[in-house]
Parts: sequence; C-alpha cells; structure tokens
Amino acid sequence: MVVSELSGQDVNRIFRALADSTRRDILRRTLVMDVSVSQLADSYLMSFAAVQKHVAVLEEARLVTKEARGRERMVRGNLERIRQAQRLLDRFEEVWRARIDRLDILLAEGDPAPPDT
Amino acid sequence: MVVSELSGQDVNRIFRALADSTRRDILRRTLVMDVSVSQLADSYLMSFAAVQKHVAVLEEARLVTKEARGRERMVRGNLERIRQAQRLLDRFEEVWRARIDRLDILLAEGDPAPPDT
DNA sequence: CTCTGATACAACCATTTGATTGTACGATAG
DNA sequence: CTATCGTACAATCAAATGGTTGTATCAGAG
Repeated sequence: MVVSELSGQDVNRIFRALADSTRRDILRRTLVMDVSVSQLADSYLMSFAAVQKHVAVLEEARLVTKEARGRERMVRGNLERIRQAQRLLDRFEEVWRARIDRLDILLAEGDPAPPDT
Repeated sequence: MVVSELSGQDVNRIFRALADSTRRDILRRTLVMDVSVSQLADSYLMSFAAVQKHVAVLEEARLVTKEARGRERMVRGNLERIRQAQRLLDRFEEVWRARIDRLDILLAEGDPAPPDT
C-alpha cells in the first residue's frame, strides 16, 4: 500500500495546503507539540477565524488532526501524511529514472561495432 | 547550500504548482522527454492557451524550463527543483524528530528517583 | 514572398481563496 | 448560575486561479 490510494483530488489538497507559509508554520508547530486553535491564533497577526480556516485546510488535506480536549481543540501534525507527500515526489524521481533506464538500455544494446565501420 | 535559499514565496509557488493534476502530468511528461508546448496541448482537452498557462506556472516555480528550438518551445522538467521540494518535506520530518529528541532528553535527564518518593 | 504552424499575450469571466466581522453555542471558572 | 473562553459557522469582500476567445508575432514550408 503505497500512495496509490490517493485520488488526484487528495494530492491536490495536500500540495495546496502546503502552498501557504502560515499553514506550513502551523504544521511545523503542531508536529512539535499539540497546540489549541486559539494558541495558534495568538501566534499570528490575522484573526482567529482566519487561523481556524487555515487549520481546516490542513485538516481536509489530513496533514493535521483535531482532538477535543475540554473546550479546546488540540491540533496535531500528521507526519504520516507528510511521508505520503514525500512518496509522491519520489514518484517523479522514478519517472525520471525510468527515462534514464531506457537510455541505458539503448546504450547497453547498442551495436557493438563502432558507428563509422 | 540546502534549501535555505528559497524564500517563502518560492516555496509557495513550488507547492502551488504541484497542486494541480494537469500540471503534475505535464511535469511527468517533461521529465521523460522534451516536449513542445503544442505537443503538450494536444494531450489535454483544454485550450492551447490554458496549457500554456499551466506551463507558465510550472516555469515560475522553476519546476520546468523552456528552450527555444526553431519555432517551438521545448519544455523540460527540472528534477533538481523536485529534489528541493523533497528536502523541504524532509525538514518537517526533522522538526518532528527534534521533538522526539527533546523527549529523549527529558527521559534521559529525568529524576532517577521515582516521583512518589 | 506568402501561408501556416507555434507561441505569446490581453481581455474577459466564473469560481475559489484568504481574509474580515458578526453571531451562536458548548464547556469551564468563579 | 452566570460570565467568559474557545470554537464553529455564516455572510461578505478583494484578489488570485483556471479557463475561454481573440489578436499579434515570429519562424519555417512551399
């Protein structure tokens, strides 16, 4: 079970969520420790609601999870999802490498006699 | 020279560019071989101009480069940029690991005497 | 030289995004 | 119980996105 389970939409959401500095910062913070939404909101200049929305985007991308604790919602970064994103990028490497492999095959199966025979 | 040279905006552009299925497909194709913009356009249902814009987004993110060849513009995937993105994701892993390290330190330096002494 | 193919770019439009404020509601501290 | 804190959610708005068509340019085929 690699990354195959991810739909195109899922992948879109993951990278979209990562494409914002504030959200990346939230992700970093919540990877280090559990933080409530209001604690997060205190860290930025924008409104509480704005931070809440950023968290929602991260949550939809499954990059963080929320857990009720008393009246607070603790946000926790989901490392496994980040690893999935890494595997997605690995795929590009593989595609690129496959192209080289093909070239290798051409070279390996090339006429043993020099071209100017 | 790691990923430090990248501004927040640069990172935004990279992940934003990756957050679209068509653009990821273009990236895959251009990693395998050089393709002209019109060849790419033939591969999708959308208009030429739309594909052209997608290529432009990838180009601004430096995920592809364009090279004039006759009247065509050959598009080439930039693997190095993808590796930079991978390193960006590695950073999240590192942040997470640092948190564990801190926990290790706490455990390692914990009071040798049991808490209920 | 002229026609055509490949690209670039502007103008336009619908939808989404990122932010705001305001309202409502559940959980907790006093 | 009541006041307040933390959250959720709706409405609103400007700006960015993703797409379109139309026009202009430029290089190569005939």
